Order: sequence, then structure tokens, then C-alpha cells
Amino acid sequence: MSKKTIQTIEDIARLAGVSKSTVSRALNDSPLVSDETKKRIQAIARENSFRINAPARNLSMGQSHTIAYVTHAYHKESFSMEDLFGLEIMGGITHGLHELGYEMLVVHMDPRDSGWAHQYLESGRVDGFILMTSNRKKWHIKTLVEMGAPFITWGVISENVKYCSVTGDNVAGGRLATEHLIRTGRQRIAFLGGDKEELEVQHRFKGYQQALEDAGMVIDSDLFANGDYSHSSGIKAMKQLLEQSPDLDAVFVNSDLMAIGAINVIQNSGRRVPENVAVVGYDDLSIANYNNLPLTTIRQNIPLAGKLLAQNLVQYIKTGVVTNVTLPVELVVRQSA
Amino acid sequence: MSKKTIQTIEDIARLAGVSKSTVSRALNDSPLVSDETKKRIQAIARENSFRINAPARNLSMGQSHTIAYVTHAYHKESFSMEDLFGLEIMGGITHGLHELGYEMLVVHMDPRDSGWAHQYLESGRVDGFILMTSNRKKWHIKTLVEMGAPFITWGVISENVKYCSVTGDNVAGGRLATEHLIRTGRQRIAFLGGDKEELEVQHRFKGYQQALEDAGMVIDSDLFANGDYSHSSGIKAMKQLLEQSPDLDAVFVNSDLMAIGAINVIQNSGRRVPENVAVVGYDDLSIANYNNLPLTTIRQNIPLAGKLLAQNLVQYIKTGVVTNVTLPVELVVRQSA
DNA sequence: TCACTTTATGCAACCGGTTGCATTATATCT
DNA sequence: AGATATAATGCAACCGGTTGCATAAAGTGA
Repeated sequence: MSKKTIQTIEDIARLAGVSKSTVSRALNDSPLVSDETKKRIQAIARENSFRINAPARNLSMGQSHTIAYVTHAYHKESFSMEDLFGLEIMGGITHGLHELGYEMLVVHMDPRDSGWAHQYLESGRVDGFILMTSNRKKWHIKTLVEMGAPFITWGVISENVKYCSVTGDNVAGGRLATEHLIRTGRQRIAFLGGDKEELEVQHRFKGYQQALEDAGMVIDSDLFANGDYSHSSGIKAMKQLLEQSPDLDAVFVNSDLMAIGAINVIQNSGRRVPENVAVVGYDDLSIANYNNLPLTTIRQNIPLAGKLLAQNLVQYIKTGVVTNVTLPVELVVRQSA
Repeated sequence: MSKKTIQTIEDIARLAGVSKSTVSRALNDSPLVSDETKKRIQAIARENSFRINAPARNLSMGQSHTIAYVTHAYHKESFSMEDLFGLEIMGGITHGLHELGYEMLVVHMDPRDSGWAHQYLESGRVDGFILMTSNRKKWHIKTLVEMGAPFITWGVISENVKYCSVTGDNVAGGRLATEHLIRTGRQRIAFLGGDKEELEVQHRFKGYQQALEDAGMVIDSDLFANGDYSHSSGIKAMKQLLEQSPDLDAVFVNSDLMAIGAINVIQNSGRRVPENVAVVGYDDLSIANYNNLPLTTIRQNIPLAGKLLAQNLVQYIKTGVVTNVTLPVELVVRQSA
């Protein structure tokens, strides 16, 4: 493209008959410049479609206004359904960051690369990181903490973390799901969790337990199984549950994707959903509504979660204030339970 | 975090007893610096975990090594299943860019904002754009062409475009799908397309026509319907097709998501898939395999598409060479057809 | 009218790299 | 030994913004 003649603050300064420091102050709405001069300069900039040079501004201010969203995709070469939770929340994050004048870089994290955060933070490329927590990311969180790098996580790995986080109320979620199944008359309610080492799985199980105990119902370990949130693990775990307890009449599944896998297994066993076995999922991802049998599920407010991840990280970068937010969840009743 | 004492090229220069220009050349592997000096400086940088400052380098070189992936999410606040094609290809793009030393910025495009590309390109924030083509993005492509902005599209809007693109062989895809249905004995094969104004839909239709003609089968306009690639439009279009032609025994659907919607409608009408109505989808997104009834579909090589979008855009940025690539597609036979 | 304060703007240094050209040392050739 | 060429390194200007401090003009009060 041909080089525009108005490209820098120097160019605007020439047009306006002032110095570039006055132009910089005017464009940044500084009180050190008179209103009259400020308006004149802003009009000239607008008329010439002037854009401040981001690298120059980043260099002189020592901030990139860019946040890295750290992904660890199940598949190496592309995203997939297994990544849907992270992808849905990414949409909210990018929206929330944009409202704050920040950009979102998608960073494909190689777990073997111990320098991954260094090369983004210490090179001035990003101001902070957003990541979805899981036990597989323990080391990466450890690295970020050791670096003193600004970051925020969706979910928490352990109690009393010193870094920013947003999470859902997993105990309440486990409780809501189980209470619904109890309320609709189910007697043998199974729990199909994620990785049992994960805190959120433990919390959801706690809610499940509490609901059963409050209803005076027995807790039967034959009714437990765990997957790893993948679709195939949901299939495997559901098969195991049906083997362990052929008479189960409901299952609370820790994710929509595993729930869909579980439904397939239940239906293929000759049982009907929800008549013979009621199924409640978790997250209320968009897939929950598209399945042939719309999924009853525990909704997490993913758009709000994304927005808060963005807002609270930027606030931490600016002020150093650590915030931990637990979002309420809600039961969404569709056809599977 | 405490300020490291080794943070700039100046710091490395002091340690190595050379000038910063020598350090810069050494770290960039310039032939102007002797091998001995180069190795010494690289070792010192490595020992001190030194990272070149990206904003400074971007400023002096006039390049950001960042590419904007332009999204136009169906929902304002988060991504969803409807965005799965764009999200799966994003994974391949980010991977491909990383291999080239580039980063990927996810840019949420507001269609009403006429200055969106300006504020990313002319501010030096990105070096180019990647976007999924559709008629809704005609104006954005027009803007990018007028700016002379480097960009590449997945898919093409019209013939003989002058910008870079990667697309699938839609005529072949339409043909493969229809031939499979013919080969399995289907007599009344419907076409459930995307927006009929879209070139790729026209090409897929062309392939469908050619296959029918080659088989000496009649082309019946009662067997056509169009959605807009959304799940709900697939439901609506399939209902329309069953109204128009209750005796249809197969349908070629232009996307997996619409195909799943179509399957739901077919099953809810009391018909069985594939016994009564065979269904072929398009794209082979990860969802195709997870559906209770695994979907026969036309696979597009999404990881390769992502990689080529990255590679060919960066090549264009560096050399100005425009490339247009049409990727082969393949039939994947599962249970729905 | 004069002294002092406040306002508005400009100068120039800095942010941290890159690199054209200058300088010095070394190598080569006659 | 001297002239010329080559290699290696350094100087300093530049990329385009931000901003502390200096300077000049305007305003205010005695």
C-alpha cells in the first residue's frame, strides 16, 4: 500500500502547529492541555484517521495491553469438541478484554516447554495470563506464581490460593443436580465425576453427598465412577456404572460432554432416557441444547465468567488487588432428567 | 516481582564486554559478528534467561509478528457450537503461526465498526488478518482490499479473487456425498444447503447435480432447501424438505451441525436413520463422531487448512506472493448413511 | 504597577531494540 | 616493508510514543 503522509504524532503536530508532546497529551485527554487545543488536535487526528503506533506506545509505557489465553488443546493440530468449555469461555474473555481496551493472544502451551511464560511476559509481549485450571496445569501455575507473573484462573486447584480466580459454586452445583433427581423420585442416583484428584470434582461430590444425606438416602460406592471430562471417558465410566449397578435410575455427570457419552451408552443398553435413567450434566454448554434429547444440566454463567476473568485480571495488573470470585450456578431442566 | 538486573541488551553487553549492537547482531545470528564472539554472547544470554523486548523490536523493525484471527461469533458474549468450524480451524492456525514465530490475536469484530481493521493494522498491532469468508463478511473483505491490508480467507466469495485463500474442493465434496448416496441405493436424494448466495454452497450444489446427472437421475426442485449453517436452520430446512417430499430417502446436508438438526427432525417424524433416510453431513467436525448416531460426512482437512492459512499469509506478508489453495475433501462413512 | 502564582506549551531524554557507516585491527599481496 | 583489502566491532541515529522539567504567557492580588 502507498505510504500515508499522516502517520505519526509528529505529522499531526505539524498540521496542528504544536509540538508532539502536546499532541500526545491531547490524544490521551491530559488535563495539561487546554480544552480548545485538545479539541482542535483531536479533530485533526480524526480527519486523518490517525492511529497511535502500538509498539511505540507499548515500549514507552512498558505495557502491551495484551493478555495471553493459555490453551492446552486435547489435539495437537486443532481444537475440537473436547475443548468446547475453554472455547466458549474464550469468547467471553475476548469480549471482556476488548471492553477494557485489551487484546487477547491465544497461546498454545507446550507442556514440555519450561520457558513458555518467560518468553511471553519478560519479552513484554503480554501483561498477564488467563488459564483454565486443572491438575495437568499445576506446574504451569507454579511457574507463574514463582515468576510473580500476573494471571487468573478459571477454577482453583487448592484452597486458599494467593492468586486471582473465578470459579463456579461446585458444591451447590452438585447439590442442585442431586436434589432435582431426588425430587423427581429417583432412588439409585449415580455420580459420574471428572478426575477425582480435582478439587472441583471433590466439591461436586460433596454437594451430591449432602443432598443424599439430607434426603436420608444411602451413599453407595457402587454408584461412583470417574472420567477425565472427555467424551470417550464418559462412555467408559457409564458402562462401568451400569455394570456395578444395573438398577441405577439416575446419574449426575460432571460435564455435558461426558453426559452425552453416558446417554449414548444408556440408550444402547436398551434403557430409555429419562424414563429408565435420568441424566443431569454440567456446564450448560451450547451442545446441551442441540443434542437430540436436550440435556438437563447445571448451568455455569460462561459469558459472565469470561467477562470477570478479563476484568479481574486487568484490575490485578493495575492495582495488585487479588480477587477470588465464586459464581452461582443454576439448574436448567430440559428432557434428560 | 523484583526487578531482574539483566533485562536489556545493554545489560548483556556489559557482561560480555562488547557493545549492544554486537549483542543484537549475535542474538540475531548476524554474519557480521565472529563465531567466537557470537557463541560467547548467546551463552551469557541463555544463562541469564534473557528475552528480547518485543515492543522495542516491533518498533524498530516495523513488524509485530502478530496475526489477527477475525471472529464474528454468533452470540455476542461467548462462542458456541455454532462457531465450532471457526474454532476448530483456529486451533490449526495458532499452531501453524507458532511454528513460524508468529502470535495469534483473537479479534472480535463488530460488523458496525468501519474502522476495525485500521485500528489493528495501522497502529502496528498486527501484520495481517485471517478470516472465514461468508457473504456477511463481504464488506470487511472489501475494506481489507481497499486498505491493501495483508489477509487470507478460508473460502472464497467469488471467482478470481486477487487475495490469498484456502478453500475445500466444494464441487468434489458435493459429488462425493451424492455419489455415496446413489451407490447405496437411494432414489430421492435431497440437498440441504447453506445460504444459496454463497459460492461454496453453489459449488456443492453443482457437485450434487453432476452426480445425479451422471447417474441419469432426475433433479427435483422439491428436494432443495437452504439453511444458514445454524443448527436451528437445519431443523427448519429438514422439516420443509419432509413437507415438500415426504418420500425422500436421503439428504446431503452442507454442514455437520445442520445434519445433526436434520437427523433430529427425521427421527422425530418417526423415520429411522439411515434405514428410512440416509444423512451425509459436511466438514467432519469433532461433533460428527460424538453424536449418538455417528455421522457420515465429507471431511475437510481442518488442521492442514489452519496450517496453510498461517503459512500462506506469512509468506504473502514477506514476499507479496498471492496463493490460492484448494484442498481435497474425502468421504468418511460412519452410520448415518 | 509590580510581584507572585497558575496555566499552557515545548524541549529533550527515555523506553529497548536495529543497523548504516566509521574506525580499528588483521590479513594479504606485491 | 608498505599498500590495500577484509573482518570485526562500536557509534549513534532512528523507530514513535510518553512525560519531567523548563520556559513563557496570562491571571490575580496587594
